[in-house]
Amino acid sequence: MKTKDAIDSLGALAQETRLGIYRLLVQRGPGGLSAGVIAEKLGVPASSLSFHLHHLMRAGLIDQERQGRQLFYAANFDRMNALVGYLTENCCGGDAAACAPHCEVQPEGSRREASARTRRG
Amino acid sequence: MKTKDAIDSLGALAQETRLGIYRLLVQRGPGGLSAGVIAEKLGVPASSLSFHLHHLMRAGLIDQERQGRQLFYAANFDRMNALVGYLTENCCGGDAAACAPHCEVQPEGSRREASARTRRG
DNA sequence: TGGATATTTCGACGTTACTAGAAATACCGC
DNA sequence: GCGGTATTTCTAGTAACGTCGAAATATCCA
Repeated sequence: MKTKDAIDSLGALAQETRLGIYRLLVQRGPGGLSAGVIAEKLGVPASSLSFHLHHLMRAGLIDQERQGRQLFYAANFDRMNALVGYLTENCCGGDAAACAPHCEVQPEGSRREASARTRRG
Repeated sequence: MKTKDAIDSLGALAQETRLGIYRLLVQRGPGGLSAGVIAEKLGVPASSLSFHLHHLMRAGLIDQERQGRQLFYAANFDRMNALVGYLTENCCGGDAAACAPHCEVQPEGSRREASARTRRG
């Protein structure tokens, strides 16, 4: 992920309504939710919601799919994956463990379980 | 980390200059850099830089320390840690592995510092 | 084709963010 | 205290963002 993409994704999530939308869609999983249901669940006017959905989509964080006269939106996990990857790689001194103590990174290939040695000073 | 804190941190990083500052400070490590050096390295006017440093500090992403007549700024790794934790927990379906396949999550309950089971209905 | 439903686009408004020069503040050495 | 250096705060202008009603578009069903 390029820096510009990271900024787009970060900016898209850095807003209460949009983060709420995204979290809702993550909870929901791959099936997604229609715009109407999202609007109802979050109590956001349709036009405002549309604005934010567009923003999230432009950032690549959610995908759109039409089903009849409804538009379903679903979280794009790959994109979030890439964002978290960018942050751990570029904003944690190149050492993912520094910012992700709940897991351990292996050079490549071998994947072992973490054993509580991931502690920053 | 609370949602509001996450939004503050995300917003702080969602800006080219600020992300540049933060990355620079991460590279530099705990020693940090003075405002003057940051300004020079990034080619940002002092007043603009101060604006962004303040923003990053308010978000808790960097810390300030005076040394003589210079102010040193250093990345707060704990905060980035918490942010990445928030994202993996709240934006990856509660399953960190879903968005961080490059690492492995501990099987069960060995680590439960933040709100590890944010599963609201 | 026409009416109903779901959603977006348009338009206008107020709010917040970014930029950067100028002035003010904090600190040091003398 | 005074000059010099490092940085912030003030200020003002411009741009971007967020909100939401009204109008437009897309789809379904009869």
